[in-house]
Amino acid sequence: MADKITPKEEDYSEWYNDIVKQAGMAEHSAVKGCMVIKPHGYAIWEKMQAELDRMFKETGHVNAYFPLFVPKSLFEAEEKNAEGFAKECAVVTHYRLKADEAHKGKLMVDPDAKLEEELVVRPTSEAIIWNTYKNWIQSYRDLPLLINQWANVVRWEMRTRLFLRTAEFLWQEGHTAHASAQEALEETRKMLDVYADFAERFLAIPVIKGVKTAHERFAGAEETYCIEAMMQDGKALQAGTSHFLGQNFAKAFNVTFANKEGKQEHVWATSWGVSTRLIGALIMAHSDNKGLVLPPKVAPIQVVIVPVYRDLGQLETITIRVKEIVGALKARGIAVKYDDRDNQRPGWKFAEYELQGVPIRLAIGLRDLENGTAELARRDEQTKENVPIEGIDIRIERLLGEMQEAIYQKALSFRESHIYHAHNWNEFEDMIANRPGFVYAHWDGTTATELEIKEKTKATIRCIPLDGADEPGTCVLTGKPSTRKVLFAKAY
RNA sequence: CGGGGCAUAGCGCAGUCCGGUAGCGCACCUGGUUUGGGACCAGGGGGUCGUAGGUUCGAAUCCUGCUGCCCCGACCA
Repeated sequence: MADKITPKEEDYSEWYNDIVKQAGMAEHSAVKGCMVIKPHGYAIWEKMQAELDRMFKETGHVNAYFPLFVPKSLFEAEEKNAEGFAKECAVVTHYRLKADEAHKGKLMVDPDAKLEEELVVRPTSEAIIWNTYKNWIQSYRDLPLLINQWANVVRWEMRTRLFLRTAEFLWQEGHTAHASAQEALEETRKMLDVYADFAERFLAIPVIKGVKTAHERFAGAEETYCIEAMMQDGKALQAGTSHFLGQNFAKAFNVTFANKEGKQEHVWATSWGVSTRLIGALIMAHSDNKGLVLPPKVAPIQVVIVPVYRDLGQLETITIRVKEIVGALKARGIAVKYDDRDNQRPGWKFAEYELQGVPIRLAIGLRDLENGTAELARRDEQTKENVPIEGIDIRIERLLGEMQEAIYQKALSFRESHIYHAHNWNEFEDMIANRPGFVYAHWDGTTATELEIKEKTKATIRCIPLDGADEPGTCVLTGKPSTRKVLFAKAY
């Protein structure tokens, strides 16, 4: 029982898989590359959704829903975007099955039910959305148009990993239209800030904001912004992207508006998204060898109370007191669960809730009732203390806040201690090969150099950090001049 | 798309080399003792061994085809 989870020092990848499975977050399905998100995993997603949705609405966005299918002719309208996704599109070609005469009880695709035009299962929704927006936008008075959708998308990946990369995944995609490039750029940056704020404040994952290189840019975008997070194995994980699409989609779908002077102009666009991949980020940023560690803000259950008793009479006595505590915690908006199941013993429950990452556990027995105390265990630091029941709701509320901050600080100091600066090629190669983490280095700005570095070291440019200061130097590979360091790492 | 692995009870596995009618741990059900870190004892239920065919008196086991999933690489959020 003690060995449910492979230690991360032994095999990081197995450790990750074990956490996902043992914490009951997701499992592989009968469909290749697709996962079943189980209740505990989905509850975490719902917490993320609720907070993001609130943040989107606070910044003026509204939700809508667009179709799963995109007619091929629409999909290919914006050429760069279409080309970028072409290799991983699922395509619907028929709309009917029929009995297979040759194999009793089996079905076959009805060759007479071939679609006149194939339907692409959306890998992203720009095409169908811009085709719709053109009917919604006539005048500058219709702008900005600020819409988000919560949806599933399909990208036919060769190699998949639960949450990190699956053929189908859940996400949100914001699609906005603006009257000027300036305004669209501001929106792009604003949503990047929303994501960074969400990642740091809510998920307790420190991120680096930056711009993608031309090579890593979203197909069809003029500029792609991103937030990059460091996982506990030192690898980078892109946690969110925000794109300035220029007028590319407006031109492809002929979306124009009359400006104040009555002249027709193409609108300026943005799109931005985060996905269930964030659940993978959450796991890899904070968890330990005992299971999931959840920052209190994302935890579906923040406090679990486990009664310790000898017989049902004692349980009843304890329950009366616990109900008061539950009431007091709920009154403070704390998500609390009282686990009075009689078919599992306390030790079993302790282990189970640690696996699931519940931030605080209270154990209460008769001994505690006599002393007016409870045993309080915090998941992140695995510490236990006896605390007075009197005022425990206040204590817990404060502790949840402290834990949120502590988890963030821990991730931050891990990241800071795994960031290096390479001054020459030997140093760079050595760091990438032998030190898990991020490496800042000068780059000459060309895709050729970027690809050569990737070829040689497997490291890619995660981003050109926004907060980096200009600092003239020479490219770590070619020695050509560079104005600023960029961020290299091996990535998920 | 290449290379490897796996498919036997809800889960994890043994049995396959050497054919004889299926077993272990966990979970589940019943009863009892237990309960402050994954309890114990006794009894019990559950499997057309991925699928189709072949060899054989007899196939989880040998042969052939098929399917699915996982892992490692190339490609990607």
